[in-house]
Amino acid sequence: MSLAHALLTALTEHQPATGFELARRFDRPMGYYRHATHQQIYQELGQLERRGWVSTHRDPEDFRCKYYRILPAGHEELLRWVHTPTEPAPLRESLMVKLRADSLLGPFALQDEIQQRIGQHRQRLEQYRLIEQRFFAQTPPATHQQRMQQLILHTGMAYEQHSLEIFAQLLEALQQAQDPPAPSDRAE
Amino acid sequence: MSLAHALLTALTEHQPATGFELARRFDRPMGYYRHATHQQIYQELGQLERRGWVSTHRDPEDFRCKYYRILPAGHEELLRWVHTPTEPAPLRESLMVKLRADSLLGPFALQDEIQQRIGQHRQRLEQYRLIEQRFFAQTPPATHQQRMQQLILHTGMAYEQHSLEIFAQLLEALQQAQDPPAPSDRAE
DNA sequence: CAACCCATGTAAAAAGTTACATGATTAA
DNA sequence: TTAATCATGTAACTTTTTACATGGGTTG
Repeated sequence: MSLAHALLTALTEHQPATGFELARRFDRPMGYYRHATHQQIYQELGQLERRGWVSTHRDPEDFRCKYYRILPAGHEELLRWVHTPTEPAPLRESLMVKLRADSLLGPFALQDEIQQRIGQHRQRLEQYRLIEQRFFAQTPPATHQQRMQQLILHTGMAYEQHSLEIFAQLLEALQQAQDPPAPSDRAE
Repeated sequence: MSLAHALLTALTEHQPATGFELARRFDRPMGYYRHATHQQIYQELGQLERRGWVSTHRDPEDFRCKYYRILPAGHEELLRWVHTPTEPAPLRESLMVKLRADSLLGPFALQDEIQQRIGQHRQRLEQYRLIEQRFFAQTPPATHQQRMQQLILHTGMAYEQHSLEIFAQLLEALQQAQDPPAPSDRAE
């Protein structure tokens, strides 16, 4: 149940927060590493409360809002989890399965889908670059928190950069395989 | 429902197959890109049968075994799926969440867990290298199938190689951040 | 004959997705 | 006053995980 710990982390980052605020954050910056929908988040916040890891209170000015705060037990649980090694999430790359299908039944035109992936990674990389400019261009990181935030950002950027390279290579190889450049002369 | 298509691909690769055989393959070579347990596979094979995508028959010699074969409808469905772009599976990297927690509450000793990841990627890469030696060392790929298989292998190797680099960089940065080399002289 | 691998499954629970519902506030 | 955004939720369904159950065959 790793969403619980991601939520505790998000709450540690900014407290108190409403389910809606958290959902927004899990749609973007936190969601880059751990996605969740608002439905899931409301459910999970309910569980966190039942376990005594967070407390809630309604805003007396705006009864719609319900604010969540971490309790000491939640803090301890987060620390416990951080120090417990977790298994990496198993890969699930449908494109690889499609490549296997291509090897058996193809050739198919998978280039479009690969191009899509390339576009997505390029976009994400661009977003990271903007974030870095906004937060670290003028002032180099001074505190532990800032250094770590920049490290996380750099790691994300490295991931996108590498993904980009992998798909670009794949695309090139596919293109070459499907336009075999005059296979008559194989001496050169 | 992408497990269905992964199963159809696996069956296309080697037919007929029992649930057990498929489970073994989803534990390793196919499982590198799309993991599944035997329980899931038996369930899903049942659904494939109900949908008319595969047929089954019992081995008259060994009544334990139940063999699955693709039907034309299953073949068509696989082709349809391959040509339909699928969304990439959202990332789910608990280590990144832990880094965020570290930025707020740390520093923690996350090096061990990162080392573990490095070890896992190194091992996977080694397995890929062995596979390549066994299948492509002597005879360079000649058919489309063989070229594609090698391409898949190379893509997998690139992924492991890049992951290795990302985690190695992360480890180094963490080590530097936590052994700050005499921060007294900040002019150089 | 005990331990292990082969082989197939069921059941329950947890996690995740999709669809639906509701009502308040704000901006056009 | 209509549409969009804020905000919280429920319900149904699918997918995944975990636990349990069974029985034949093989090997030490």
